Amino acid sequence: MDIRHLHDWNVTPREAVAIQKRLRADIRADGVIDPDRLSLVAGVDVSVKNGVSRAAVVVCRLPDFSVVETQIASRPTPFPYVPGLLTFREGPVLEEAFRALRHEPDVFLVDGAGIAHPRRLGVAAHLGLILDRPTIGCAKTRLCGDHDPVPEERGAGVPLVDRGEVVGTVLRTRTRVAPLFISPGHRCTIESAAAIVLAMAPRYRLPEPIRLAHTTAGRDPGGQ
DNA sequence: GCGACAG
DNA sequence: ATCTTGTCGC
Repeated sequence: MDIRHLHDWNVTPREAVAIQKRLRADIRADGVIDPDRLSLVAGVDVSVKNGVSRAAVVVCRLPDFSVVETQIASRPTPFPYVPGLLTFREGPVLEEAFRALRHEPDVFLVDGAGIAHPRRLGVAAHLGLILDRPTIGCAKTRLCGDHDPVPEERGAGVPLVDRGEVVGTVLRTRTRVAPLFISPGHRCTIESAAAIVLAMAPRYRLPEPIRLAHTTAGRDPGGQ
């Protein structure tokens, strides 16, 4: 699918921060999306091994999560891991995989933060601008913000607040299992983001599309 | 200066 | 993220 070239990836950490501050103004968090009306959902993830980053984008058809397309791309890892600048580590290889996409997903679920980021532009939000499609950040641990305890039952969620601003939801997708940190990326509301993730994770902690991308990118089971 | 810190 | 076996609990 068509990808937008918003800036160069070959930048210094300082320039990366400047780019994030400039792009944050373009994020639209007003898209109400009904989980029941989704048709195609993509899972996005990147694995790193021996200096090589491998991106996987898996497109699923609802409501059965059948895989309709898988795109993989590999490149030398271009940037070190710096909290807050994950996009500059995974962006280049992900762009390559996105460009090869034949389907146009209704929403992209990304392994990482959305606007629940120090500058409100986590990898899911940044990718949303590049794709100009709805994206949702699904992080396994907290990057920023605070929250009250989350009830133990599946479906329970509490607001994630950073510097006085609600940036997402700490959501329990499985009873008595560590919650996920959900935040909108682009073109999606905080409420829709949580509802969609819950609907996409009927059995396991992580949403099905992300689990598929996880293994495809090279995890414990499958993947080459 | 000190503590925090997605993947 | 990645390095790694067995083990406790639903």
